[in-house]
Amino acid sequence: MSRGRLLTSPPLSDGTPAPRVRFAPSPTGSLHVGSVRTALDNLLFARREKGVFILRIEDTDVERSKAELSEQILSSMKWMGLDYDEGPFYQSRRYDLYRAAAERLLAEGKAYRAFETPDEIDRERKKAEAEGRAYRYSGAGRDISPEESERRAHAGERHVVRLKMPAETIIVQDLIRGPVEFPADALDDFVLVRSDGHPLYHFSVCVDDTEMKITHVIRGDDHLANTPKHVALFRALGAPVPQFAHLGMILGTDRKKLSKRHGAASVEEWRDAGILPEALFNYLALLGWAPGGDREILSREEMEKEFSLDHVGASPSVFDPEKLLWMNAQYIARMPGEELLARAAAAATQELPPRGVALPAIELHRPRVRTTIELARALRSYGQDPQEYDADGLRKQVRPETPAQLEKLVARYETQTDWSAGALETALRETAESIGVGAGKLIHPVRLALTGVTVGAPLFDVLALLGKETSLRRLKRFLNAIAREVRT
RNA sequence: GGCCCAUUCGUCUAACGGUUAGGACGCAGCCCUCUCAAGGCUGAAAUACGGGUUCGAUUCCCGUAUGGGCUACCA
Repeated sequence: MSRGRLLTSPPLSDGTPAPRVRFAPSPTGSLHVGSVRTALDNLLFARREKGVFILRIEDTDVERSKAELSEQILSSMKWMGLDYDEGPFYQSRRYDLYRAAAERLLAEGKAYRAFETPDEIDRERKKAEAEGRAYRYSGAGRDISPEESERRAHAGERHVVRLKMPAETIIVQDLIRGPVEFPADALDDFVLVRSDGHPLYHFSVCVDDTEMKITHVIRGDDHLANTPKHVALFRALGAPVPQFAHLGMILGTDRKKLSKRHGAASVEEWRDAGILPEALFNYLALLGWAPGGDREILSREEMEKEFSLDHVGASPSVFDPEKLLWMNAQYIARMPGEELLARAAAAATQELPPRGVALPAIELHRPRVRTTIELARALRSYGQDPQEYDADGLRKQVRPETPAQLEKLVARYETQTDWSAGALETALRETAESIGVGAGKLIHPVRLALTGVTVGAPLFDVLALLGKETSLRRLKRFLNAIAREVRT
């Protein structure tokens, strides 16, 4: 997957350097669909612009990061086809970089040590809250002389490192939202390095983005308010400020950030629900981005060719499982039979019938299912006689005269040599006519007998596919069952 | 509370000053039909509100409302 580790990209033919973008999830468990959309927009942007897509795992939060959680993210990305060109890079293995950057900032006077304890800070914050004003760090650390600061640090006094925020309005140029202004007094001298030496998110992000020569930061809207901090940090680092693009959030139907409460919110869950990765990719790509021309179903190639941040909207969007299901059905309708069989087999919990049966059965059921789970279930019914019959179906389709009529049909089918759908239909219709009833009076009970339910694929195709022996066996079992029913 | 962002059918979105405000999901009806789907056709359904600017605002500006985000020694 990784195409090597070169950290500079070749220039485009017009001489401008190729864009470098990254997806930077924190390994907090399963991959959220909101994260996938961010990853996918980065990927599409990179492909469209002939750039480089980098994966970086943000695991600096030791309490919350575990190795297996990173593995899960990697496997979900692979399943989704989110192929990265460089990485994965783990922030937990890049501490030297952050340490060096912090020391440089300190030496250059762009950052300073602050010796307040968490308790002190907490008290300040509570006090500010009680007085109804916004808390801001006092800035006391700024007044400690460099010599004094060094001395206390070497003496082992616990401290954090804070950035000296410039006293100026910071304007973030957002590719999606335009210029966004943040007044200086809204920004604090925030913490770069914790007292235990761990770099904090904002710091490691900017150091890494600088070191990886990231040109475009495409991420969720929830980071917009953090961006002025990042701009200030890039400047302090003496690094070029990347371009920013903040995507609208993905929400649940209650317009709150999509989460577990709304049902499936991770790729694993949708995979387990029988959703194809191609369909999920397509659906998510269209959340926020609209290609021209009223198109909905787009191939990966089309998306990679046409994706543009110019056509990405700024507003949040509600995740609609119904439309995802529709889109999945569209992909099921178009996928080659062999391929679809493999997907259904992967989704199935029990063994599917042999491909000689499964392949034609797929063609019968593909327009009738929305997920590979449903498809697998439909296929299974060809290898296993119905264990029970739909109660409503029995009530509606089985009348006192039904057994006798079915006996006649069975007798006719016993002698049937041509077991093709056409011949079976002719035989059934002739039988119905000879009894003097409509064909439906036979068709519906027969479907119930063969499949256990009253809805499904065209009956004569099912009969033909099941074969003479199985069909007759199921019909006779059904006759026995309804005979028992009548007695009790 | 402060700062920031967003606001077109129920939902996803198109229309980047002039359209009968378009498409898709979902919903309803009709057609097709052995059922259920799929498919085809038709229909109901939106510019949050109030002010400006303009010959003309969905579109630009300002308020209000609503929703969301940020405001940690989390990411």
